[in-house]
This record gives sequence, structure tokens and C-alpha cells, in this order.
Amino acid sequence: MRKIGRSDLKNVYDKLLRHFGPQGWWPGDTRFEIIVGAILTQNTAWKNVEKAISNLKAAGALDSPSAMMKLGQRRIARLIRPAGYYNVKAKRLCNFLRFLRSRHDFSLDNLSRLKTPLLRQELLSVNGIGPETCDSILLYAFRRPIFVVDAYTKRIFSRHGLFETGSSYDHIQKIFMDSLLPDHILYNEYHALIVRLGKEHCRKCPNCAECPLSG
DNA sequence: GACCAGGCACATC
DNA sequence: GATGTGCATGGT
Repeated sequence: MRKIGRSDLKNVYDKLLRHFGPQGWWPGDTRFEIIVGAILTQNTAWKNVEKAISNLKAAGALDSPSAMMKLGQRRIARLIRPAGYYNVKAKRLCNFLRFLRSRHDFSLDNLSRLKTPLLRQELLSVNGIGPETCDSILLYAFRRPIFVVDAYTKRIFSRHGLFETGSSYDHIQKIFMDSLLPDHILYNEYHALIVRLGKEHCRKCPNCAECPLSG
């Protein structure tokens, strides 16, 4: 298996892009929908999230943050049932909505005026938004050049020797962000490509002859 | 029926 | 700081 170093990361990206093509992430019509999707997809297959999003849309919950809040936690929980962990996720969505109401007058535009470090800090202060959800929101909803580290990133790149198994989120993120230009389009596509690679090849790693990273 | 999926908070040591 | 556990549905 080929060892991957920091200087290889751009080449790995180019290789994945050639192999899979652009992924067109994040799947979502509005900024609010992307944020909701980021919370719903926590430890959950996206297929299940799609059903929950579709239920929310039909109920008008994605029309605006205040529209969703009016439904209340119990109804939100019922609507997002297909996404799993529906009680905790309904609570987390409500935590975000309360945060948005109290600190930013329900306005994502207000929120988007914050500089990236402060925006990240504020999002992380919401109970239920951890580093990956936060960075997905920063990257995909607010188009900030923040690299998202997920389970696939950890699994694939630790196997290829880029970092130790069990390395912290921040450590792994720093490796990518120190090695790549701060380009939100690059980070967007890279993360999406890693997920695609993980879904299609990860279980065969590290002995997968067809792995696009081995060639 | 077991195992997994685009995490996170909390308890405990 | 590290480790274990609860949360839950739907696809393979």
C-alpha cells in the first residue's frame, strides 16, 4: 500500500477528481437546508436523511428557521424519524434554532457576517454541533475554506500513514489545511471525494487493487 | 440477524 | 486526557 505524505495531498485530490469526477456537494437547495442536513447526517447514511428532509419540506419546516421552530421539538422529531436518533437530533435542531434566534435574530445573513474563527466558535458553542458538523456548515453553507474531517478521512489516510490512528480532529485538520491552499471549492470537492472513495472502496482497504490511491 | 452509516454529549476513571 | 455508552432508523 502506498504511503501518503503531506506533499502528496494535492496529487491525491487530482487523482480522485479524475477518477470520480466532481461530486456536486452539498446536496441541498438553501443554506438553511444544508445546516439541517449537516445535523441530521450525524452517524447516519445520507439516504435516510433525504427522507427526513423531504418530510420537513412537506411540513414547511425548511421555509425558514422560525417556521421550523414554530413546529416545536416533538413534531420535528416525528418528521425526522427516518434519519435515526430522532429525539437527540430534534433537540439539536432546536438548540441551533434557539441560538440563531437569541444571538442573531433568526437571520443566517447576520450569522454569515461573522469572520470564520468567531463563526466557528459560535457554532461549536451550540450543544449538538461538534467539530465535523460545525465545519461542514462552515464549508458547505457559508463557503469558508475549512477542511472537514470525517470518519472516512480518519480511516483511509491513517491506513496510508498520513497520521497515527487515534489522532485528534484538530491535528488531522491541520495537516490538510497546512498542505493545501485555502480554497473552499477545493475543500468542498476533496471532502466529497473522500466520502465517495470511502463508500466504494474503504471496506476493501488496505488490500484493494482497484483503490484509486494505489495506482 | 448482525453490521454499518457523512457524530456528539455525557459519565466515569 | 482517554475510554465507554446511549441515541435509532433503514440498507446490505
